[in-house]
Amino acid sequence: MATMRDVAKAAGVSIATVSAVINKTTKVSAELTQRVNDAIKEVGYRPNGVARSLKMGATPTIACILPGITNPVFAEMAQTIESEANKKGYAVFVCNALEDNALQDKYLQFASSMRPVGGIIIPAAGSEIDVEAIQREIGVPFVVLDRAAPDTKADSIVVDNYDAAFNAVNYLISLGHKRIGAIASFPYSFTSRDRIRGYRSAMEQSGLDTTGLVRENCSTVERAQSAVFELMSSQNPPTALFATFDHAGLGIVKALNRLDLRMPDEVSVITFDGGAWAEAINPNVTSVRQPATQMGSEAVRLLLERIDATEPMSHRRLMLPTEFIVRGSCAPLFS
Amino acid sequence: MATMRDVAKAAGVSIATVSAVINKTTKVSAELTQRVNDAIKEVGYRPNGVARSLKMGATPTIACILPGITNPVFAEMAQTIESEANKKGYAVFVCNALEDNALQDKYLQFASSMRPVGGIIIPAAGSEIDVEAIQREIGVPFVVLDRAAPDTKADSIVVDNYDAAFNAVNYLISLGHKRIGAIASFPYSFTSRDRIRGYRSAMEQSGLDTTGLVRENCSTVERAQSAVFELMSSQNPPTALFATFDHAGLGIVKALNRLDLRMPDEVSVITFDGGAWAEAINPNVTSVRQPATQMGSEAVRLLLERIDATEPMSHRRLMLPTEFIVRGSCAPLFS
DNA sequence: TAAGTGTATTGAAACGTTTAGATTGAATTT
DNA sequence: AAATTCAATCTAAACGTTTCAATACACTTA
Repeated sequence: MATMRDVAKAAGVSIATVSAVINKTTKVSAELTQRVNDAIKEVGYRPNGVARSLKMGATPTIACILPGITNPVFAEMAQTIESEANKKGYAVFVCNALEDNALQDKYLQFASSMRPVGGIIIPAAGSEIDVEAIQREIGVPFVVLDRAAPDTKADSIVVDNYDAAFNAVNYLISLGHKRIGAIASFPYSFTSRDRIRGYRSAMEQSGLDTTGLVRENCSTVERAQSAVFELMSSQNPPTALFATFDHAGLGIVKALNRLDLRMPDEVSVITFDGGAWAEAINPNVTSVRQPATQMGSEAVRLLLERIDATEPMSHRRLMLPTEFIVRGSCAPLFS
Repeated sequence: MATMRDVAKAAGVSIATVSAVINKTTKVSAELTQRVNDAIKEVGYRPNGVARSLKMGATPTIACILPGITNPVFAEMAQTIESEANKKGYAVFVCNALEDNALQDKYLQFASSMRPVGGIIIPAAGSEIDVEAIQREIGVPFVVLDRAAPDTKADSIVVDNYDAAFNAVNYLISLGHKRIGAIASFPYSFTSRDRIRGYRSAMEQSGLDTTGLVRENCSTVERAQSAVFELMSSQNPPTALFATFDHAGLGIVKALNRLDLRMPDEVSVITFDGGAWAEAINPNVTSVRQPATQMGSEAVRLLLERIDATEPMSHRRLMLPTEFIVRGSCAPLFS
């Protein structure tokens, strides 16, 4: 593959002049510029970003490590991070850790070895999240997005999951529901944990029992679905269901369909997220909407601010508001 | 940041020995191995992949350039590519070109400059797809996925879009429908083009008129939705709708909901793809399912085969079968 | 004991850039 | 005409690895 050396030879100039023409760093006469540009075409030169990065000590890239892109919230975040970073002249390296901590570590190492300017990470929920370990691995500024412990020792962006869940469940309670089931994903993820905490607080505060009503580890639509089958076939089935994330909501809807239970008449439903499907089905599903786009763009903003900062700055935590969208999937309980 | 030189100094050995310990390329005595490993910890050494890539002439990475990840089919492909490549020891660099050709070119250049071993690209549909230009930019073996011209001068993986659409529309015709609307996205994408061609063939073959019934450029749910509003409020509205991709199907469903038109009684619907929502709504939507996972893994396979090939091999084209899943969204037309 | 064999370790030259500082030579000043 | 200035160009030294070829050293073997 052609190098600057080849271009220089073909143009009859020095390697430094070629570099100057390509990067427009110093003035080069019109004639040499012409000759260099011709030579570039002639030899089919394509810059070697690897060499450039080595010399410069960094790659103009942001590493983005996330646990999956089938969750529409993560997909939206990734998409936003991508386009925001681009506006600022950075490429984005998306690594999909598939909720697997080992894979996440591998990616962390690999990403870090490519010397990006910074990272944005939505931690995998396979085990306890260790921000210090991440810091050690990645070695550059980074932002923890969405799944961040309250005392995260890094910039972080979250929503108030506890509060959002608390309010959503209270809404169901205010409609008269007493048996409310909850479908959640990984107990190690801070988001899931907080949402379940919010659910429990709301229930306990109203003196309602939750035994047997919480199903964790329902990380796929199928698992959520079978959890609903179990829940609804118990001797005292819930009259309302609360999904702590998108796939759980989808699982609930599909399960109720299969069980021929009508929503909201027979079962009321609230879901976190609620991607496209929540607005497609009839009735639309009442949801807790997360500001995924805003979270993504704020992540980029915080990261770049820190990278550009001349003096040390303390860790910042942004807690963005969720939106509770009442649609048609909840009905008052007469009993 | 600590380098091998620092490690070598701390361990009292040469740089070559450090490299040997790290890469296990040659035998190093137990004692030195120990000293080197201690030194690595001591100085906090993290390998510089950039330097390594420069020396090795390539980065153990596959560049994956696609037009978006909100389309569930693309998301699934990306996810599969990621995990398959990983199994083979490659990282994946996902670049989201957002259906923008200029951005795609930028990514192509950037990706290529990072010297990946190969690329997998789902071309943006913003304008005519030029595989030769892609080849020139990227300079390494690559596979064109999904949106590939019949005579693509590269390995390519597609489904028979024409045939799938033809059959789907014929199914509607066989149910007695005569006014069938089609909602499509970018006219420049080969997939959309072929699906519309299939639709037109089926219609023409049965002597049915298509004037005013085809809506292209409905690339978002919203646009698809308003196309349906227009279509259904025309003086002679269709009795069936055919969506050539996921978002169009979603737009149709939402629009019909809003218009209070019942599916399938008042309007029959078939959609390509049909992500989660198609199985969530009642009735489930009859769909043309693409083998996205298989397409992703085959893409990786073809790419790696070509990379590992010792002698030149001609371009291969895989055409994978689609699946026509009859669900409840189509009804016979009595009139 | 001298020569030969084999293994563990090292020195140094790349890989393809960027860039500080040196060099050149023409234009301007004295 | 010599000295000065200035812009355009070039030389060469990094950046942090990998790896070939060279070295050193301890064993065998004749």
